[in-house]
Amino acid sequence: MQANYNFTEIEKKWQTHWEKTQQFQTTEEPGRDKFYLLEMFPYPSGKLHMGHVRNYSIGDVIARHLTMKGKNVLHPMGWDSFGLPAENAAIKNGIHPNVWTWDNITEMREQLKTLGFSYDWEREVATCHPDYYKWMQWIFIQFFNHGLAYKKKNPVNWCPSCQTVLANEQVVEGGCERCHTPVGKKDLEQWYLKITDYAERLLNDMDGLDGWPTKVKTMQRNWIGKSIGAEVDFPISGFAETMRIFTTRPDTLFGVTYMVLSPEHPYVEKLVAGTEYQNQVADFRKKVQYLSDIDRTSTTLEKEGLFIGRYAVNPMNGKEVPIYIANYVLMDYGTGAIMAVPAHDQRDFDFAVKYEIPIVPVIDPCDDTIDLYDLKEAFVSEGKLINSGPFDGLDSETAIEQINQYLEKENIGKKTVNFRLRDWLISRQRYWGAPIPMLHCDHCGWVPERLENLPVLLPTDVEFTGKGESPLTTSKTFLEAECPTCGGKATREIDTMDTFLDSSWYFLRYTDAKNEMEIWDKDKAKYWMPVDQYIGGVEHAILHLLYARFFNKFLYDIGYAPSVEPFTNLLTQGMVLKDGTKMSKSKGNVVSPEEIIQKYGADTARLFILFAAPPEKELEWSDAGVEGSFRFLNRVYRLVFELRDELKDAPKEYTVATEDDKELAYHLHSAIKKVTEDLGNRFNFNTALSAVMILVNELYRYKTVRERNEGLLRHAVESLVLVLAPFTPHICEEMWEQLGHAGSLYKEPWPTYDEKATIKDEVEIVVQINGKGKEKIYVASGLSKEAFLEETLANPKVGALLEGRQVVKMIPVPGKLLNIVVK
RNA sequence: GCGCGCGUGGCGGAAUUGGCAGACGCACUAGAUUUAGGUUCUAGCGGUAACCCCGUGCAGGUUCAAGUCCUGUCGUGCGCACCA
Repeated sequence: MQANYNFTEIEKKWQTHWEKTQQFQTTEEPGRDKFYLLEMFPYPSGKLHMGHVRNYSIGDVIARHLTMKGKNVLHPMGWDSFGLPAENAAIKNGIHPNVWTWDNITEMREQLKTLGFSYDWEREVATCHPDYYKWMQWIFIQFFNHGLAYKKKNPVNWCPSCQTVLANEQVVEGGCERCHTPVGKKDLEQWYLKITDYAERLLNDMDGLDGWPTKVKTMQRNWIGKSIGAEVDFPISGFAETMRIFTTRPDTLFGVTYMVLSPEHPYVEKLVAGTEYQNQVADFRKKVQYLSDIDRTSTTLEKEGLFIGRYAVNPMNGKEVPIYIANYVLMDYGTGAIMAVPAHDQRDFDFAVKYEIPIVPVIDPCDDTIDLYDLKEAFVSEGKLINSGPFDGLDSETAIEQINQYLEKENIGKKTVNFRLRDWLISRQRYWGAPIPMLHCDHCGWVPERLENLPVLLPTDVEFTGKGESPLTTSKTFLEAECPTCGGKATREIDTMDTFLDSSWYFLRYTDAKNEMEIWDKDKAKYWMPVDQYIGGVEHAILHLLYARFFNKFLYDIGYAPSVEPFTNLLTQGMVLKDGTKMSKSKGNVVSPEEIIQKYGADTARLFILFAAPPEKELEWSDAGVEGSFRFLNRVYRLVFELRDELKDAPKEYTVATEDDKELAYHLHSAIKKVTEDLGNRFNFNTALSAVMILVNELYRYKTVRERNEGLLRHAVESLVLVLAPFTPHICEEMWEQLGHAGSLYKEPWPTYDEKATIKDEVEIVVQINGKGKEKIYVASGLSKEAFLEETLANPKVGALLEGRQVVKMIPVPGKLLNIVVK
């Protein structure tokens, strides 16, 4: 051991040791408590950033702590390695995506290793490896065989910059999730996964996810967007088909004064064909089509519409009402058509005022301040029904029930549940993804590739232009194939899968990552699943976490996933900021992990990140704070260096004798207790570390006292090294060795504490007068309420306080305070 | 507009159950060590000259006691948003 803390040497030494001894490789041990700890695997961009370091440092503390506590910990790592950046690099630099990606993986793996994370590298997966995407394709075929994958022509979100379609979830504020380019619409035939079949379960099963942040659950609930209402059919005068609408307010049916079709609604063309309205309607539709999604859905956009010369019949009262098309009705929600009740819906109200359509109130608010026949705005709450024939006088809730029954009895509608969630569009017109393992045959239609032919390999003879169709069309070898069903000529699907599919099941593959015969051994999956703790950025609250839950449920249904939900506990870590904003190249405020590791070592980097803020909060990077963490590690190192020779031979048994001993024992056991609780019950690493720092300060005090108790001191220093080990593993291994132990400290059990030692004989008590602290006194701890009151009153300081005052009440809180209420 | 968070010293943050507000760290100040700087060590560090007193965004309320609970309000961050 050198006198100076040589972190470079120490970290290299122990990383090599862990690798050589296969310290963190795990296998199933039935009967032993398992813990599956998972951090979101990274996209291999080539460079690790601070967000990664934070994510994985948090995970590593938990993994190492639980390992020391005797759990069988699964802690894997891998690569979400399909995706657009690789392809863009290929277009720009002429490097094949495969080469680019694997180079990056190699580089990032090395970086992760310099941070000393306790991964079982034997389980590493890369989604771009054929051994992985073979099973991705297998899952797709399972979806197809169960009727949950289908191809459909539909207007889809198109990112002109990425030259590909996007799922609804990947459109953020009308722009592409990745490049923020405004997204347009294109009519394309694409593959979809029927996630909507799982909407109800995805929603309901969240009730059991107590270990998830409310925020994430709320976001998913809103995204799924369940609304209960009714579908009602309105006959159209002079037209064979009826107009089906969805409403959440069947109680307002009698207040309908007009109807609206979405401009894209398939009926529109037929309804105006050959009429004087035909041209106007065509113009209007064109105008709406050119609007981007951002404008179309903006609340500030003026409502515009057009009467199309047709009338619908209200099935409740037989009244005819005009049919409009309008920009505020969207084709892809509900039925793409609405009934308009201007008196009780603000949007309809605005529209009715603009186009001078009658406003008929049917819900009485029972409020004198509202004049129902001269409304200034729509009354949108519930109330009592009026102008509603046989339903007059009912409150909204009862009316909804009775009207729904009436609708069903008369066969004009029924109670319906509607979801905001759309089916998941998974086709991508790009190269660097898993090929969709489907073939089209003129005789058999769309058929899946035979399982024994998987994987459908990505062809390598492909040109990258970044334009037009999927690059797979440029392959001479890929397109033509044999139909798996009839043996005739068939053509392969040229689109690849959205990379979010790859990351929707990797956590299951880790349980048996190298299996070539099946997707995973069910017994192995059963041993490890579900993931006990999942850690990652909140930006995945909807996309990844919803998709992964969907995949897991499907795989559960077909007997492959052992649990209904994949992730029991979820921790969403906060962002790493510098100067108050997210680190980014364009702002020039990026702090590179490599630099910090080189200057201070991985242990310092980890310590700073864990100490500066609680994990779920944002973390402001501070160079001075890093210095402080480095200083602390030096301080601990010096302490051990100075004491090691005498402590090596110190007795293992000891008795706490002097007041100084008691003080050290108190701090020792308090620190162990605090760290144990903060790591076990809640992940507050910052407060755990502050407890460790207090212990170090105490040890510096204790080593200067006249009568040192070597046995106690040894126990204290060794415990210090052990409780600090999950946070800063390398320096702790080194110190452990220097204290005379052979091998890794991760074979040591987690230190235990003596509750009695954490309680002082005498405790400080605050004496309050009317709730204000006046005196501090010491009394024995552990007293009953009565004895406590007696003791405190016997104290002369309290006596002095009572002098000349009229006591109304005494409130004793044993061990804490005495509040005396006086007049 | 709707939903969910968050507002505590110069800064990051602590106070887990309603019970001493400001743990721990950073920055700062003074002193010791050092030829000097750095390192290290010691002490101080919410406001106020000061004891009293005042202090957890603001205004109320409940309570013997409120950073913590309730009502309102302002600010801020995130999510969703013409969802019928």
